[in-house]
Formats: sequence, C-alpha cells, structure tokens
Amino acid sequence: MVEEISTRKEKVLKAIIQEHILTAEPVGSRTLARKYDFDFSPATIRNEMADLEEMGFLEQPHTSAGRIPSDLGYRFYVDRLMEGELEKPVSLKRYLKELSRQKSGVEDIMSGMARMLSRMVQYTAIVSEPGFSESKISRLELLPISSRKLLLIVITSSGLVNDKIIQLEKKLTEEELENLNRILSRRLTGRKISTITGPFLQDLEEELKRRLNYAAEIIKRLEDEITGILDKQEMKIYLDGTSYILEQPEFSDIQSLKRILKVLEREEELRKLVAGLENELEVKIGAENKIQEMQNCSLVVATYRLQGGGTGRVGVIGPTRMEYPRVISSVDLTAELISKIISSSGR
Amino acid sequence: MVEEISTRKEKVLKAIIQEHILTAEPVGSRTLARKYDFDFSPATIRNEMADLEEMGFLEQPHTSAGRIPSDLGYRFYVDRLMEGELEKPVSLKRYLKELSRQKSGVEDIMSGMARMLSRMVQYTAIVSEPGFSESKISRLELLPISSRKLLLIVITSSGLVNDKIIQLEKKLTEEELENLNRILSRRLTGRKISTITGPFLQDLEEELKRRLNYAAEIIKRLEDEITGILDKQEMKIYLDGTSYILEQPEFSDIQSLKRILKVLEREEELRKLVAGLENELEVKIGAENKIQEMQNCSLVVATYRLQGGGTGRVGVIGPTRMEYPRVISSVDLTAELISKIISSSGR
DNA sequence: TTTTAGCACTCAAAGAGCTAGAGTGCTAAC
DNA sequence: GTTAGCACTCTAGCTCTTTGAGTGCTAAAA
Repeated sequence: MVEEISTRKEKVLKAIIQEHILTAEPVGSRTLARKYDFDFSPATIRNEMADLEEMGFLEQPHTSAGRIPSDLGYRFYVDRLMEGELEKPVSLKRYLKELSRQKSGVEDIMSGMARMLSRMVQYTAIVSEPGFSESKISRLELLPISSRKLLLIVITSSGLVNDKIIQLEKKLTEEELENLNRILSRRLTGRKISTITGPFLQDLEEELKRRLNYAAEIIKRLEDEITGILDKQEMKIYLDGTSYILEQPEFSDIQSLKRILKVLEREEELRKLVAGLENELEVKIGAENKIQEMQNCSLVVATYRLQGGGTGRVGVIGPTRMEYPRVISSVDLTAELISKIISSSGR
Repeated sequence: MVEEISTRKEKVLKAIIQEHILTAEPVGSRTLARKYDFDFSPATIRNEMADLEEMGFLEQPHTSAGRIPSDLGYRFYVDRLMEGELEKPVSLKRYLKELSRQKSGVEDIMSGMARMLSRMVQYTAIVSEPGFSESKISRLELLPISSRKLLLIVITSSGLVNDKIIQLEKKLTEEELENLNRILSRRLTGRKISTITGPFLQDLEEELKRRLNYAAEIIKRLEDEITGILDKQEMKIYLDGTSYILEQPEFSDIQSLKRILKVLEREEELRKLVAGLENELEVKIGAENKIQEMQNCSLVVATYRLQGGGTGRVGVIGPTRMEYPRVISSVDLTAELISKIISSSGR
C-alpha cells in the first residue's frame, strides 16, 4: 500500500484524476498529452498508466478505452496529491452577515446552511443537528399546559432550546408542580448532559420520591422524557440539493439513481453514515462507505462544535468523481460558519 | 363541456383509463376488447374512440398507436366515472393506535403521517403543518434565557406548542419582564389568532407604552415576533416518498425527472401549491396545476382541521396516470387521522 | 341505421450490420 | 529509458430492415 511512486507517476495520476473529474469520461494518453503539456510523450504516459493500473490506482472499463481512477486512486489523490488545490472559497464574514440576520431558530439555521452548502458545491448537502451530550443545561422549566400535560423546556449552554410535551397519568396540583420544578431545576441546572446517567438519575429519583412521594411511575416517566430530549439519538438530519445528483452523468441511468435516492430517504441510515466517524474531517470514498447503494458515491463530512459544547456534522454527498478540493474547503467553511452563527445567536 | 355522452362511451372511456393507469401504455381497441368482455366489437370501440378523441377525452401519441387519456379525460373520470371505486382502505383505529403511541411532537406526527401516506399510496406525499389563524391562544409565556434573550412560548388551543427566541436590544429587569409577561398574557390569552391584527396591536402597543414606558422600538420588535410566530406563512412542509416518482415509467427520462424533483425542493412553491385551494378535497390534474414543471403530474389534496381550530393540508403528488380512487381515499383517511391524532395528543 | 369483418396502411421499437474514432499494447528504433 | 509507428480492439452512433400493434375506411351483415 505504501509503495514508492515516482513523481512522474504522481503527475500522471493527478492529471488523470483532474481530467476525469472534469469530463466524467475515461481519459486516454493522447488527450492527456494534448491538454497538459508534459515533457514526455503519450507512449510514456501509456506505460505509466499500465503501471498505475497494476498498482490499483486506475481501472479500465474495457480494453480499448481510457483509464478511470479507482477508489484507491482517489484516496491517494485526496491524501497526497490534492494539497495545493485547497482554498478558502470566500471570506466567512459575508455569509455570516447574510445568514445570521433573519434566521434564528436552530431549524432555520440548519436548513439554511444545508441549502447554502449544496448551492456552493453543487452536490447534495447534509447537516445534522447538534448533539447535546457535551453541553450543559443552562435552564430547565416545566410549564403546565392542561391538567395532565406539561411542557418541558430545556435550554442548553450553547443556547439551543428544546421542548417536549409530557403526558402524565396523574394530575398534579400547582404546588406539586412547583416543587417538582424547583427540584429538577436545582439538580439539573449547570449539569453536563452526558453526566445525567444511571447513578445520578437513581439518586434524583430517590430525592423526588422522598420530597414529593409521588408514584415512582410518574417520576420514571418524567426522567425518560428528560433523558430522551437530551441525548436524543434522534438528531434531525437536514438534506438539501438532492436534485444535484441528477446532474451527474454517472447517475444517468434510472436504476442507480433510484438506489441512491432511496438511501437519502432513510434518515436513520444517513444518521449512521454521518455519525460514525472519528476524525474532525473525514472523506469516505466509494466502497469505503458501508452502505451498498453508495458504492459510487463519496462523502465528505466535517464536525462542528458549538461554544457551549454541542457537536454536529456537516457533509456533502456526491459521486466518487467529486471535486474534492472545492468540496473539502466548502464543507470546512460551513462547519465553521455553523459554529459561529449558533454561538452568536446563542449570546 | 357538459356534452351528453352515451353509456357505451362512458364504458369505453373508463376501461381505457383503467387500463392505461395499469399499464402506462397507449391502449388499443384490440387489447381492450380482449381484456374487458364488452358486448361490442373492436371496430365499434374504434369508432367510439375516434368520437372520444374528438370530444377531447383521449389523445393519440401518433397515428398508429393506441389512445391515452387526456387531462380532460381524467377529469371526467374523477368527476363522474370513479364513484363506485372509492373505498376506505382499512379501519382508522389500527393506524391511530400505532401512530399515537410513540409520536408526540407535531413534527414527528407530521413526518410520520407523510411517511405513512406515501407508503400507502406509493406516490410522493406532502403534509403541511397546521396554520393557527383560526385557533386561540391558550397560554403565552416569556422566559428569560440570558440578559438580552427571551424565549417566547405560545400554546394554542389545539394543543400545539410554538417557541421562538427573541433578541432584545435593551436589557430588561426582572420586574419589567414580569410586567410584560403579565400584560401580554392577560391581553392575548383566549384570543383568536386571526383577530390579532392592526387595530388590536396598536391598542396593545399603547397599553405597553403606558404601563412600561419602554422604547417603542422594543415593543414593536416583540410584536413582530409574536405575529410572526402565529400566522406564519412559513408553515413547514413535510415531504416523503420522493423516490416513488422514479418508479413511474413516465419519468424514465432524466430530463422530466429532474424538472419535477427540482420543484419538490422548492418549499415555497409547494406551499403555494398546497395552500391555494378552496375545497375540502381537491384534485388537480395535469395542466390544472399552474406550475409548469408539473404538467404531467396530478395532485390530490385534502384539508384537515384540528379541534382547536388550526387547519392544514395533506396531499399526494403523482403522475397524471394516478390511481385516483385509491389515492383519494387514502388522502382522505390521512387527513382524518391527523385531526384525530393531534386532537388526542392535545388533550 | 348501427355494427362488424376485412384490409391496406402507418409508425415506433427492436435488431442487424457497418463505420468511425479514440484508445490500447507491443515492437523496434532513438 | 523514451518514443514513434502500427496493428488491433471496442464502443457509440448511424442506417436499414423487420415486426407487430394499431388505425381508418369500406362494404357487408344485422
């Protein structure tokens, strides 16, 4: 894998990939020599190509066609050849201003960013709502709605608001509610969300029982809801620019199109896709994605972090033949933007 | 338009439409005679077809092909021929139970219903969030988040919760906030949302100024937000089953596919599409839609009404060659379900 | 008068054959 | 080690033909 590779081979590989990204066609030695003026001939290129193919970086659709990059080829490109091409597309500030003006709710920000990103790169964009496990609760409130319904409101340190309606089986008096509210507020405010787990909850339950002597059932219910609202696995996914997929020649046959559009409808799948990553910025090329139907796709995902501690993901889904440099910078930029915008609106 | 049409012609037209819906192919006299055993011959059918074509109910893609229904043909079918075919697909109760269990937020309900409907009919489903203008405010609360930020919470009589973060330019003391809260709550609780307009707002502003002597600016800001949150034109649109479009043979060429998928991404467009209807249940066939790109599509939309007074829309988007009876009953059913579920969770 | 059988005609879709052109790999010369 | 030259390969696109479902018209039958 870590074979040595001559600079000339690198040059050829890079040119092939760039050309293929541009045209979506197999590229041949002739065209390559014509477009890029190398100081060696098509014949030499052919030899290098044969080598590169043997090394696994290129593939040949059929004997008399040009070469196309393999997943491995793209991988090498992204890891080693792309460097110089990266650029910050434009200044953050311009976008920041424009976006932070009208938008305010998390939802609007998320969908706005997804839209912006997809427009920018001309591929499908995906944004996941921030998870809260690393942020703190800065405020917690229970409002009665009707005799059996409460509205639980939790504001996190990153300035995001969550609410959820809670159905109770037993009626609560005003006093009981006030008590409950006070206890929960005292115990939970300022607490890091990831620490609200088993032992702590048990302790909380004890206290509630002691101080309010409710039925354990009700308390349990409440706790479920609280933990549910907080470390919800169910972070919402925002997609935009799905139709850009149609522009890609590799998806010009309905079958493959159908396959990938179907995947984009399965939210859980996307969540897994985007969540299961370790690095700050990750590029998954072709078959590196575990999802069968996405073997022809690449995924570029970055992590954004909010001041208060929440984290989420932004990404782009496109064909393996993707303009990696441009996409990577844009995704990066967007992640940064999201942090900035939410943090500023959270002030 | 209100031409008389013989029962035999009706029979033929109905058979053609049903056959075409099934096969997506032009239908000829021969096949028709074979499949449906009429008591008249293909030749007669041909004559009737020629008549029906002249009347505008049928079209011929080219001279030597069979006939396909025109928009007018479908219209006639939906208005006059379809009757007997309508059926309630299944009992409401089963769905109701299943759905109302875990789902609780409006968002979840809406997206859940969109998903269910699209699965049921195998076309794209669209659901719009309920508008509030006809319901009342049952509770209103302002919570401080930070020195310059308030959380405005409005609960409507239909049991739906809305919240919005409000940025203030001036700091508020606790007392001022309490005052503000009390006044707003007193003046707005129980009020029908559509009546919160110009004169009433002016009056409210006067009172606020008198009682709190804030800068008019701040008050204005607050009012904007309140009215914004309430009669927001920006009702969210939930789409599901977009990929079902790909199953339709009429969209097997990428161009038309692209056109319609692009439309489905423009939320404002969809909002208009779904909102601009007068009747409780409306069927828009082909060119009856004003949207250019949807000339090959039909739209079936029903209105749902919540107990407290909100209304929204549910619909299905599919090819003109749509299984109208099944779709209409399903859309109807779904509208009913939505009312029931939200009303029951709103109790 | 209405319906039907028969027939000549039409047209798209599918298959067969052909050509052009871009590309390759190999060999031999530089 | 590099390159020019050449024979060979394979697809995409073109035309040509065939096939078959379908029509409209006419004349006979009901």
